[in-house]
Amino acid sequence: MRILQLHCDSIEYTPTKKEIKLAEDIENPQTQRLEEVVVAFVAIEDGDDSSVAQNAISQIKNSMEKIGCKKLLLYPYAHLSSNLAKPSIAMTLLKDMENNASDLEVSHSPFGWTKSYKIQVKGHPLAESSKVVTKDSTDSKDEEEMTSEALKGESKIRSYWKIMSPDGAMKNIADFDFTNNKKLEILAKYESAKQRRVDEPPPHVALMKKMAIADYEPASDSGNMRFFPNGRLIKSLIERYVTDRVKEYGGYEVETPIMYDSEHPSMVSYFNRFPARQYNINSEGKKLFLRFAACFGQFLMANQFQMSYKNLPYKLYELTRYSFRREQSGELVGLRRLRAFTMPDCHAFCKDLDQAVDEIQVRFDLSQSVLNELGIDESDYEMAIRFTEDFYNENKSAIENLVKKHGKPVLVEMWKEKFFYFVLKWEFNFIDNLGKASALSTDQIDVENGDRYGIEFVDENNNMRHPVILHNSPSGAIERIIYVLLEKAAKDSKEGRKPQFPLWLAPTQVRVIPLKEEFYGFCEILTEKISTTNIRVDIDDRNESIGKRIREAEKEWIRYILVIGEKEANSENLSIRDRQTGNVRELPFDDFLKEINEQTKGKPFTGLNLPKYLSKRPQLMV
RNA sequence: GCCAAUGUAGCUCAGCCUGGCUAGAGCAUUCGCCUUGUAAGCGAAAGGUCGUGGGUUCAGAUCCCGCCAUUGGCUCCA
Repeated sequence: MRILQLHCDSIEYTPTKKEIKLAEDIENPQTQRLEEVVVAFVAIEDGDDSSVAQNAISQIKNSMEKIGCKKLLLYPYAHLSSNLAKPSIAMTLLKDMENNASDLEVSHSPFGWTKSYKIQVKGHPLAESSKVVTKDSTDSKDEEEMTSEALKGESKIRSYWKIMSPDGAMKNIADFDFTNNKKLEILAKYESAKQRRVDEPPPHVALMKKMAIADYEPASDSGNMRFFPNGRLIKSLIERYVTDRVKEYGGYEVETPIMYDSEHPSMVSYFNRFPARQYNINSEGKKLFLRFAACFGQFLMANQFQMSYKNLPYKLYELTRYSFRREQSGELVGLRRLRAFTMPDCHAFCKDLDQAVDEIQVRFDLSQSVLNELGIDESDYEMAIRFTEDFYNENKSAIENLVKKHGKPVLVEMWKEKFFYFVLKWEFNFIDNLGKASALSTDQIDVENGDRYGIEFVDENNNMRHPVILHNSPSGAIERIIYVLLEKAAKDSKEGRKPQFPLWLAPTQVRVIPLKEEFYGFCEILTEKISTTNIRVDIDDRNESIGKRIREAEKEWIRYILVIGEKEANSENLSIRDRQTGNVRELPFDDFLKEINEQTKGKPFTGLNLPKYLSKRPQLMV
């Protein structure tokens, strides 16, 4: 017997004509409409008997209980099988099934009729499933539910939402005064009550195009972006910066494959703990999937390490370009939520929970500092922390210390019992202009995967043990950082301030505008000198009015504009138009370079990623 | 994935409701003029499978259906 089971908002069917001689007699073939119903499309196959029918109906009842639906429609549907039973047997078995489900509100659509129908299926993960029930398989496979273990786990888990203040005090969300913590309120409602409201596109989408940073690539899959030269420059600088910081912290950079064999023994158990939301590739009989995180690559590698407790904590790091998650199409938004994204991912293998708890403090500081240097400070994000009740009771002070570092009240989710593989997880959530929350930095304490991946070290007593693993992304996805910078710029703009990038990320830091052609030579020498001190400078040599060239430099958010005419050519000083003030200043050449280098100190540098002369530059966007 | 809105030149958009002339504008591009002092100098030319596939019609950018994409809401975000 084959069953396709759908949890529906509604179904409407109309019997149109008899298809077979044996068809059920119905007096008045009218349109029937049912709401809030589970529809089971059923094909009875050759060899099915009443035990199969009984088994099938008990499975259907089982899953209906899970989704909390009490109404069932049995819908004979021959097209599910090419090995159908005789109509007479089929009708009997269907009747059996209906009788066996009399504790539900059960009905069936007429057998042997051609029917037209209109159906509205619900969107939740358990709404659709298919079953095959045969005589020998008392325990049939419910494919959809197999892959949805994690989702089921999540809906079943009991958790409590609280707010923890920097002094360690916890209050229920309802009792907390959010007057001075509006963004935390948004996050709290967002997470706990799932309440969101927006009705306009996020401003960064227009900006990412206008600033020639990134755009959609129609020839790829949705959520896979193209990055223009300016965008690539910004992204590459952020990537380099995060990597430098993680290495400074003690992470060792590795590189692992982007695709894995889903049937490889080390993959199976991990893989099955997650909903099926990845890109799959079939190649030479292998079922490959594209990685959705760097975890397994690093775990498979660490599995081969000969580690001693003296080596721990040991940290592996990879900047994945890319990680892939095949998010539902309706969930994709600009640079905020993608299907292919660049993720720094640092795992620390710790000898025990105590070491993990110490190490997580260090990584918390790292994450905070990385975001800060990227131009995102504590006022831009809200922290959420989740842990099991047991872990909280045993590690109160460590948890309170994290909250204290954040310096603001924090959203807390406390689980009655562990689910997935971690006992603690914190994250920083950026709240954008439209009240949308997205996670940036995060860290987790993983107590399962050391075992699952067979990662081992030898402890003080010469015993083999599995490490506790921390999963940290100090910045979150790089694309998401760009999204945050653009959203912040949009907010500045809306509130009357000038939007800008941090100077070290600006595609052009200094624009030189020669007044007339006769100053080109002077500008060439000047820019040569400027660029030797690691400053990105270009020359607008187009035949346009001075006003227009200044306007366009302003629209590109270029911080410093140098107009070069008679005066400058014959002077020791430069006339510098500083976008931050809008005023023109006179400054000696060396002081000017020093001012810029001060601001970009300690950050990575790369040269212009476009022709130096604007006349040589194609127009990408307007 | 579900519901809704949107998709017209490289970009931003008008035209669609109420079908009918050669599908328009601004910016960008090219050419010419102008030779510039801190946020848009002037003129001309070129540029279009009207997202895509089907249907209705004498006639479709315009009406109907399917699909794709984007955005919003739902769901989701390991």
